Amino acid sequence: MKSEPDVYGIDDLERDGREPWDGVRNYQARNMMRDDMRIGDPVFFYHSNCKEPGIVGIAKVASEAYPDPTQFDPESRYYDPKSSEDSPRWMLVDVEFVRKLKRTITLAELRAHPGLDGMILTRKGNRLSITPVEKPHWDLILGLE
DNA sequence: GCCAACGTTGGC
DNA sequence: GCCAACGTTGGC
Repeated sequence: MKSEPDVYGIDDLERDGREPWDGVRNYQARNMMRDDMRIGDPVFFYHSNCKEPGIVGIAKVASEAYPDPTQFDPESRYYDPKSSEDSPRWMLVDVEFVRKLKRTITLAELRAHPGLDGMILTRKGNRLSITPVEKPHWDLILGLE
């Protein structure tokens, strides 16, 4: 799961312990939270749009999917006037801090590793903020720490 | 700051 | 349903 460190980084999650993953406004990413995530699933926390993009920590899914409250709040930058409480358009899950990695495993490093070919995250032009990680890739990446 | 790679919107 | 125009993401 990607987040911009200037907006909400791994240090913020460590401080808060747990956080609703709000603001996702992409259908594919929403569908993954709604349909594919289960409580307890492990998550890589990825810093995007920063000096050194890469994986910085581990979190876990801490709730079932439920409607993102920011879509109903006109004051929120994530407000969606086309959504309604009756049929909410955007869902989220809560995410819980597990630990920081000892070091950042950079995107450049992930890209350069031959064993990680096929990862959606490292595909050129990938903009999805939530992507699945295959178990072998997960283990390989943790081995790089 | 640039720009590639999308996703969304809306006219037709 | 097509597609041009536009907006956004995010690496570099």
